[in-house]
Amino acid sequence: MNIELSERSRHILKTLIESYIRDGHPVGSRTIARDSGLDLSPATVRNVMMDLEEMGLVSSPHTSAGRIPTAKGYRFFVDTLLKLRPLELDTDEAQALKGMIVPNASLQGLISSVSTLLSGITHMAGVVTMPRRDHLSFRHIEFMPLTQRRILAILVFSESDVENRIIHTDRDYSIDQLHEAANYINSVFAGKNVNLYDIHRHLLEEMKRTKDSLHHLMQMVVEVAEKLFPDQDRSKDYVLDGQVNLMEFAELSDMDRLRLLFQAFNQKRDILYLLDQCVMSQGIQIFIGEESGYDVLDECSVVASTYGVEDKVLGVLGVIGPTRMDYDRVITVVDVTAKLLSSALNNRH
Amino acid sequence: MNIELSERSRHILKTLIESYIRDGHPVGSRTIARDSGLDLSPATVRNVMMDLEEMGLVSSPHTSAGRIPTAKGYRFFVDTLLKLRPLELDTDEAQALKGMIVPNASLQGLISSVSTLLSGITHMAGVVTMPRRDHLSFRHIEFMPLTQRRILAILVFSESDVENRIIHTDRDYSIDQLHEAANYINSVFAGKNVNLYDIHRHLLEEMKRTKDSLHHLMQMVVEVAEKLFPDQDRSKDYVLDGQVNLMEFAELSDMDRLRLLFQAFNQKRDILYLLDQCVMSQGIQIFIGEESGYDVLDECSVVASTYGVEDKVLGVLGVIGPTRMDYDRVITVVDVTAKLLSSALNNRH
DNA sequence: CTTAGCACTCATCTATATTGAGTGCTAATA
DNA sequence: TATTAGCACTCAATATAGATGAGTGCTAAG
Repeated sequence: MNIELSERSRHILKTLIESYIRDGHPVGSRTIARDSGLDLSPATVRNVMMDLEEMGLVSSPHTSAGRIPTAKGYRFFVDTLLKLRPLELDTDEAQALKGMIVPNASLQGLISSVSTLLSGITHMAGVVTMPRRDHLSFRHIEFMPLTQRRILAILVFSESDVENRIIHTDRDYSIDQLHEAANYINSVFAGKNVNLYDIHRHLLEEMKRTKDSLHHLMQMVVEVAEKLFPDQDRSKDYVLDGQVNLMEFAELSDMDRLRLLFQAFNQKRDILYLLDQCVMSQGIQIFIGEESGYDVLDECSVVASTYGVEDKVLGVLGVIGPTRMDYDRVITVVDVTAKLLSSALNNRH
Repeated sequence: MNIELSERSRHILKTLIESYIRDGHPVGSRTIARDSGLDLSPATVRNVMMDLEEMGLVSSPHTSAGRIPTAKGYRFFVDTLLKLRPLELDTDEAQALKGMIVPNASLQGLISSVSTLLSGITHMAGVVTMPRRDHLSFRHIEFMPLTQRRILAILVFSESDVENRIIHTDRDYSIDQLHEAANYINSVFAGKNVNLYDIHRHLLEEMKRTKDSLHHLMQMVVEVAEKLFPDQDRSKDYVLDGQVNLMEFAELSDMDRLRLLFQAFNQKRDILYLLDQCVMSQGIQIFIGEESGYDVLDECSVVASTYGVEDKVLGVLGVIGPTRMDYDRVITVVDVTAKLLSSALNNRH
């Protein structure tokens, strides 16, 4: 849907939205006439605002309040009125952000520090999805018997991630057997920049080729790998921080709505699905109000971006706040943070 | 402070508190006269209630409302009016609880499932502290070099807990050296039912004895252990679930208070300190309203109990909710859950 | 010691008036 | 023709007052 607007109308809409984002009150014609710098009378502004309302860009909560932007209005604002300064990673603010990311931690630690960072700096909720496990590059594996038929598998990835998985096997393995299996996997795949999915596929092919089952070792490796790889994917998860911040916003002060939102955060399903959509498309993604398609997010906007290593997208990070947010600033912060996280991951790759 | 009360007064107080817990409205004399089963007139009940108010056990929100219990009132109720049926682990409910604890998971999974269980069943917030690391019994250690001077240490404990720690060393170690060190530690301590603290102490003594530094291996082991043990103790942490539930309570519906409470949950410090107090004393601990000493918990009560293995207390678990909670039920649930978690841990010990 | 009776208090509810910010429309103006 | 001043109108927010009713404290009688 394309919207034709005169230069003046666009300026008035911009003034209105900026004013509303700043103060949170519905904006009246007098205010705009004063602040726009256009030297127009309130009456003229009113006429323009009627047009804007007809187009669905603004609306009034009741007859004698000012106008507030609709989701569509914000969308238009973000798409065409916001001139984003080209991203600079060497500004003071970007450097400050960089300083706040703990560099040497585990992947877990890194992810959650970034989430805290996002929420802290925007005073809204920050969210970072766990990296897609099947895209991390494999580095080392180790098996350790726990009890009968319970084996602890320790997976190390290049991105300084370590994961423990407990698997249940159908028969017993000795320590030596497990060692042998680990050695085999390590020697073939370690440092080759392959991911778990690659390994899994590779092992299956290998087994097909040597299916005379002569190769005892291979058989065991495949058996264990079958248990190990497809299961319990923690990557369908995210780290959220700063829920409390959302309680400070007047527009979300309806306790019932807020409760539903928090419940959605806990259940994770819908939010994950939304964030997953971002993985597809590179760059910043913005969902304003109802655009997200989830009722609980009706009063919220989500600004998200992907992060990753080299060309691979590993996950999504973003900010969730009220539709009335400072998009300009939030977009910049999310963008910079995504770049910083990516480079932090790259450095240790 | 000892409180002397006639049988009748106590009965009236009990009726009042039970009615208030049930309905949430201030309780008037007529209601009590009707419900107590004592065949008294409202006027008489009023007289008694005045006494109770004088003693600080109840109070009225305003002149012409009924009475509500004070923290002191609840305390008296819990201490002397509540006859807790002796705990039975084989009731239907207890068995149902038992079924909801995922038996075969990691310690992490176990802890968080118990926390979810507590919150789900009480419709309040459930909390479980991480076990004290220095009380878990050591089972196995493994080192893995990550980069120069960064070593991944994998600690396995008997309670099916696995922990990864990344440590930074002052000089380089080869894979073989690390293997040797791990082998040494494992051969000396594994399966001996010792905890990290024991090991640390033991190693230091050992080093003193062989301080001629002849023993090259020992020196390295101690060096690494120094980095490994005292640090980054995740046990100063807890898992909380069901914060949202607290939003449903009318008495906590003041958004600002609630926000402060949630902030306290996030910062963890105060809550941890409170829970730590429980570690000292065996059995159920109850903090009612202001008793906790933390402002944010003024409107809340905490019912907690310790859990552990054999005679060792490993941590605390409990429920946080509004002062107006069904203590009878909550106490039972917490008690049973603590026993169940303990026995789940014992079984895999 | 218990209770009936009564005056009193006070939150809650309803109805009503007041205010003021902001609008839409119209007619005059540049 | 586009702009603007003027005006009647709308409606949320606020204040005011009266009515209601649940519940109390006190007193005097049983």
